[in-house]
Formats: sequence, C-alpha cells, structure tokens
Amino acid sequence: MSLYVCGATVQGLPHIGHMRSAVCFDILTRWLETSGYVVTYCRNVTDIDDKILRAAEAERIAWWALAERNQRAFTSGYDALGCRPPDVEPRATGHIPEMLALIRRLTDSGHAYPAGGDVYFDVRTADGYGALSGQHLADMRAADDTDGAANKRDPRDFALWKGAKPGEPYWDAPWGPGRPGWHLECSAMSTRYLGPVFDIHGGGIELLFPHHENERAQSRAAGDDFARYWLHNGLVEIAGEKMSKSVGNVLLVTKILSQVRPQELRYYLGQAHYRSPLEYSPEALAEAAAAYQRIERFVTRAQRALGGAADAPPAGTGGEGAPSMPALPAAFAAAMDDDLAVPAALAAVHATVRDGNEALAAGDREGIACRLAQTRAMLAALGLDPLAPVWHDSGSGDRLYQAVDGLVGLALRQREGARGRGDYASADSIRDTLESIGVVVEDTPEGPRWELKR
RNA sequence: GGCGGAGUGGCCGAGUGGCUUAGGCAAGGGCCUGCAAAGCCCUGUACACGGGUUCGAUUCCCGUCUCCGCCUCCA
Repeated sequence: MSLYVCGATVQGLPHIGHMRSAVCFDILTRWLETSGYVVTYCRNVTDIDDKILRAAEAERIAWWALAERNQRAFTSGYDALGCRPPDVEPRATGHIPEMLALIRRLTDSGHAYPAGGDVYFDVRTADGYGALSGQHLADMRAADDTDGAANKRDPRDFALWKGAKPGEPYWDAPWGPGRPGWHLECSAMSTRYLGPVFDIHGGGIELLFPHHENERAQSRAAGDDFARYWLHNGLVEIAGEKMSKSVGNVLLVTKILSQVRPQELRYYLGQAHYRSPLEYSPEALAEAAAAYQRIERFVTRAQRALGGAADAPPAGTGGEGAPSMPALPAAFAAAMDDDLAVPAALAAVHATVRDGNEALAAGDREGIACRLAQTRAMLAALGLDPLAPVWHDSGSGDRLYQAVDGLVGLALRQREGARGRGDYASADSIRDTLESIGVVVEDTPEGPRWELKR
C-alpha cells in the first residue's frame, strides 16, 4: 500500500493543525499495517517558497537555514506525538531534476507552455479538470493572481516553473533560471518514490483545490495514472475559524505540550473522525486528557495486578518485537475498517476498559490479562499505548525518581502508622501535605500508592 | 456566484427509519473506603427550524436559517 501525504511548507513553527494531519495519517498507516498491508509512506517537505523567502529575509538569515530550522521543529513535534517517521521524507529542493523532467514531458506533449521566464500548465488541455474537487472551470472566480497573470493563456493556468526575480535563489532550467511551482513538487516527488500510480494521496481538506486538483491534472496529463484514492482530513478550528498562519490564530505544538502530555494531545487530535472539523477549546482538550487518563489508569493498575514486569509491547507500537498479535475486539476492527471510525473504535476501547476494571475488582487474573492485552493492542493500533517507550523518558530521570519515591515512601509509612493508631487527623495531614506538592495518594487493598498529579 | 461539509442531550463526539440508554467528560444518587481517591452501578432535558413521505423519522425528500472550508499561500 503506497501512501503520499502533503507535509508542511516549513515557513514557520508547527501548530496543532499540522499535528492533526500527521496523527490522522499515522493512525491510517498503523491500521493498514495491523490489517496486514505493507505500507510505503511518503510525506514531503516543501522547503522553498515565497513565504520561506520572505520569513528568512525578515529574520536576516538564509532561506535554507530557516527551512532547516523549522523542519527540525516539525520533526520534533511529530516525534513527540508518537507519529512514526515516514519511510521517505523528500524535500522539494532535493528533487529539482525530477521536476524539470516532468515539466519537459508536459511541454513536449503540449500541456504546458513557457511564457516570460515562467512555465504554465494549460488547464484547458486537461481532461476532467475539476473532477476531483467538483469545480467547474466556467463557474470559478478568476484568480486575481499577482505574478505572471499577464503571461497566462487562461487565468486558471498555474505555474510549473517560476522564473527567478532578482535576488531570489534559482536553479538553472531550459526555460531560464527559477524554481518549481508548489503543485509540481508533489507530483514529481510522489511518483519518484511511489511510482506513476499509487494507492492513497492524503492531506488537509484545504488542499483539495487547487493543490490536489492541479497535482492530479498535471500528472495525468503527463501520462501518470497517479493516486487511486484521496483522503482529506478536517481542519482544526478556533472560535469558528480554521487555524492557520494566514489567519494568525495558530496554537503552537510547544505551547499545548506545556499544558497536557503528548499522549493526551494525540488522543485529543485523534479522537474525532478524521474528516470532521475539530473545534479547539481548552475544555475539550482537558476532557480528552481525562478520558485518556482513565484508560491509562486501567493499564497501569492491570499491569501491577499481574505482577508488574513490563511485557513486550503489542504489535504495531513501533517496537521491533515479533508481531504476535493479540486478538483485537471485533467491534474495534469493524469500526476501524469502516473509513477509520476512530470514535466508534474508542467506544470499544472504553468498553474493554470497563470490563477490565470489573475483572480487577473481582481479582480475576485471567480476565485482567485478557482485557489488558486487548486494550493495549487497540491502543497500539491508534499509537496510544500508554506503555509505549515513546511516552517515557529513559535514563536521566530515574535517579531523581528513586529519591522522590524513597522520600514519599517515608511519609507514607508514617501515615500508615498514624492510620493504624486511628490518628486520622495526622494521616490526613500527611496526605494533604503530599498533595500540596503534587503527590496524589491512593489507598488500595495492597497498600498506598502515589503518583504525580497531572 | 460555484463546489464541498456541518448543525445531536451541560460540554466533546458517534450513529440509525421503530431498544444504540453509542462512547467520553461534567452533574446527581448509591456501593466501596476511617475519610478520600480510584473503580463499579443507577439517573437526566437531544437530535437547528418548517413542511412532506411513512403505521412510525433525529435518521428519507423539499424548503428555510445558521456555521465552516475551498474557489488566492495554507495540515
């Protein structure tokens, strides 16, 4: 199964809208793999465009340094949310020869024409232009396109190659120095890695027109069959408006991650159906975090009840263990098979968690083990296994944790002593003190437990 | 003006022609607990509005209103 997703134009820092797209397609690839497909996942990086040049100029740094820096920020965002890296992440500037070759095919076949240093795609020569997005050429508003409008045969024609203006970076080309048009980049890179026909092309819904329509038009005009299926994720909105750089209402990933843990943000972004718009609110984010914590608590309690030792992660978590697949509940699989109905799939997760909690209350080890395995398998398919290594720091924090655990243990022993004497005032005082420094105490049949307040 | 999507109970968010109480969060009651916490059980006003089809519509059809996206760079 081959998958191409439009990644970021690295003009700025990643916001949670970018992350939603990444999470949606990460869930898709995980589910395809869980279903037995071998997936080749390609997500591009647009590292040259007008906005990048402008931003670099404003910061007085090189455009490529700005692009590189922002790309790293995107990568850390994807990593933090447990999105597995694509198999290939091509950058536009690394594929100029492929792009020039594609333009050549289009000019040779009469679908493109050079004009004034640019090269344009002639949309009137494209069969079925508009079919993907349902647009009709006649009904479309003419773009008040700034550059090059005068050179176009038709106002709807779009640039495959943009002639360099003075001071702009450029690559040499038969039509004069310049740089590739945005739509062309994706056509060239997707077919370079996935072949002239591939299975799924994804991206945000705002890319449907003109970006994807144009990709499709030029690739098919060049003789490539191109994508078999198109998937578009809905946008994240704030106060009834889409979140975007151009609107100026972006919520940066780093900012949200100072409020919730990455796995909670992932749960939030992934819980709505991928095609639905997602209206952001701090309350909704907090609810998602609470819902995830409920699942997580079951997993940790079940682990503990079964004797603790962390077992191998279930299939699909990105671990390289043998894919010994625990049985996924049928309701979960059916939901995921139905156009990736994650909300319904999560209902199956919660039902299993409830069963598991009942098993815990009853001390039914077999029931606990079964529900734990099922829950983790389902969560792994969503990239949300609470025990997956991605969510846990390793190394540096351990000694500190040991020290804190020892100190808290000391306080808890004193509290147990007070409770044993019936001195509940002292016991509660100790509990309150611990809570005031962020340590939540919970009494269980096996003795007190503590964890950091979230 | 054209194209596409959406309006569901306090909130988020699924779904279906007549029992899905979807699920979660929040709220109230109960069990458990020294008290809590966690967990489990129970509980509530829902399907934008107006018509129509139907034995029956939140679910189908028509109309109206509102919102969002795209038609220009954008996950």
